[in-house]
Amino acid sequence: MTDRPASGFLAHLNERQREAVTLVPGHVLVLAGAGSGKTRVLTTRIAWLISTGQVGAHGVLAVTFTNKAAREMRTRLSAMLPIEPRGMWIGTFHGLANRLLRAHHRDAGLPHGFQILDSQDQLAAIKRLLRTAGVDEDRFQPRAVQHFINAAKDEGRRAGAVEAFDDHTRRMVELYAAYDEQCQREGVVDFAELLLRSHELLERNAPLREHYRNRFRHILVDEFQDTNALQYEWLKLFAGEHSVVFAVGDDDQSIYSFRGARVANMTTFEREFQVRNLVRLEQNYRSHGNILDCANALIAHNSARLGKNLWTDAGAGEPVRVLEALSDTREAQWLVDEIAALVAEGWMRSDIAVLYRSNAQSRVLEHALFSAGVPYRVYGGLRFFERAEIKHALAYLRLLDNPDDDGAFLRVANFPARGIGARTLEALQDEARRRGTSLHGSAAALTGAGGTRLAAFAQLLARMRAEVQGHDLPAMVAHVIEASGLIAHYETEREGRERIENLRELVNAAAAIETLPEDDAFALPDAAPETPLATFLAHASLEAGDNQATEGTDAVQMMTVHSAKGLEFDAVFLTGLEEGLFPHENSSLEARGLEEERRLMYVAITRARQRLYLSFAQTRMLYGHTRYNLRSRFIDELPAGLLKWLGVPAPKRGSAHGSAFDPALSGMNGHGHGSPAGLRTGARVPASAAAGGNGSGFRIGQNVAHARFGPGVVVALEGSGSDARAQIRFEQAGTKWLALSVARLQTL
DNA sequence: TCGGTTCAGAGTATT
DNA sequence: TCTGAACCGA
Repeated sequence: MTDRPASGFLAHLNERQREAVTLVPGHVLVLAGAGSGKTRVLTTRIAWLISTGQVGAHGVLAVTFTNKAAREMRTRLSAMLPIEPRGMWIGTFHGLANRLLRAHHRDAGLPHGFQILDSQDQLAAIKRLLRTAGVDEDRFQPRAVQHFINAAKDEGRRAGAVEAFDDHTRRMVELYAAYDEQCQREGVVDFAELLLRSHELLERNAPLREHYRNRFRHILVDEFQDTNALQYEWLKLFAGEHSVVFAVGDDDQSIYSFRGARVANMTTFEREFQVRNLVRLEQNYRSHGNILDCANALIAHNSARLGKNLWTDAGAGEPVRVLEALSDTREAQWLVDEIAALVAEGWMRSDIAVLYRSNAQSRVLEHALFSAGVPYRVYGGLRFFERAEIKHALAYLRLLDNPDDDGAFLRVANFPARGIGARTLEALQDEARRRGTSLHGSAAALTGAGGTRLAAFAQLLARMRAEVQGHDLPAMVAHVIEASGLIAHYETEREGRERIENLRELVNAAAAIETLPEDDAFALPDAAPETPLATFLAHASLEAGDNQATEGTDAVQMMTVHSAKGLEFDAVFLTGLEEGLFPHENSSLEARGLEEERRLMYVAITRARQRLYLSFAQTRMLYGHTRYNLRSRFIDELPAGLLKWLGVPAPKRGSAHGSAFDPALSGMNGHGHGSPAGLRTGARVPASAAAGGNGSGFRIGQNVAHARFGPGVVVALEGSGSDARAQIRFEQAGTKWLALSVARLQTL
């Protein structure tokens, strides 16, 4: 390329990466393996396009899934280019949809200051709907209704477009419609609505669509394998005749089908956009060779892949270490010891990750780390903007902007307590329904003591609104947390100190909000810029904030495999590698469930830079029962030569679990179990259980026959005595849990 | 309005 | 087994 600055950053790329970055013209699909420099390619592509004059910063649309990814893209971009990336359309699907809807709220049928419901708010809104509609919450559980609505929206369907062939679904559809009406009445939108509404906006409004199609000449999408049906359609609306779409993804890292992601979008994109340019990024800059070879060998067991093989020139490195523990507590103890040894060798705790399939597994690990005084940090859990006190403060702020927000009204009408009880609020809701107004709109209409208190609350809101006039955003927030009585309330609470600190922190968060530079979207007719308060409230909904515990200390990182995606660590402990846990037993009920579990395992393995540990336990306490699990089939899918078994002799184990598709189940029992003494730690099971049974005369891996289900093999055991149950994989009838005291099983 | 009891549910999660 | 939410009585 002729441009000097451009060749500057191209020099840092390998050949494939450079090819991807500079491909022009035409749409591009980049198959970016784990650790192959995907973000670098995306950002360099943008920088290259701009610096070579092929597009203005203004003509770029770059979409990610998480705020973190969007931020990273911005940061890297501003390091490469002398431009201000804040004004660029780089953001999450939801963030950009929000921006579009703010700019064209009237065309989209939304009020000027429409507010965004996060999942919590949405669930509360649904509960409220079910109650006012007198719906039986046992037959229509709020969570199920929420899921139904979101799934439909993610498919791009309004209530009218959802097919219902049974009464239950028909009722769901009615609730969906009623929910949308309620949201519309209250001027609020949920996450899925942001996308659906902006999709409808562009679909119906041809001039607007053309405007954006002309504007965005280059559309770049990160994590393409995670897009759902609606997001894909959304992108298609933006992609005009002159737009070039640059999609980056990895089908092998698709682990979110349970929330609507469609890997198939990658091949659909290839077909519909007639993609001629498919680039594979296979050189990995993260992990040592043995780790990559394990990952490659594992994922090769999946079918229907686009195909990819990671390689590195970093050398083979160490073997992958494998530990078989007698129990989950033993596994945890080993983990503590091993981490101590690593730290003694000079490894940073913060470069060590402990991964598990499901959150429930973290407890026993945490307990061990805590007892040993090892600093650790657990990812997940409540995030800043999800905290109750913050939600309360935000509810007051929302009411300043839009008093008709009934969700916010109900949240704080009696918080702090001001004598507005449930009965008063019910009466108010009835009155509001009769008069067809919001709760706030009918507050003055109620008589009696409740009415007086409601009027006082309405006055409080009015006073706060008047008092914050002319103040900047942080001052507004500071005023509201005091005037609402929140601070005073928490001062009287024993555990209120931290909450008060959080409320004060909210003022800082408000101060840190950047108002976007004026965008030309707002120069369009009918476009209105956001107020700082609206911007802040949207930010609070769209970005839940940090969910990690205190930073700064050198702590071991603990998280689920899902949350580890996109991260990397020097050493990774992958724990609980047992059948039923990982792959999770529920996954066997899903179409392609096992393959998704395998991809998850692939993601987990590829997090490790230098050292990878795999561990599993023979017995594990789960939901109050001791379970006996087979080791995960995924361990057996790794090349034996790359594994180094710790502590116990090398395994001599047949295909004891095989798979439903593998009829070659022999009578071989599982791996050799250790001595019964090992069970003393955790078990209230008879000692005989240690031999691999649970005192019931059955062993894992044993071949059995059932009168109705036919022949099968024992895959797991739990409980003892009359409680004893066995999970059996039948050759014909699938996998079932059977109570051994009931089921007449024949041993073979 | 609090505090105790009861009951269901316990997979992965971003916005 | 353990947790969180919902519910009831003082």
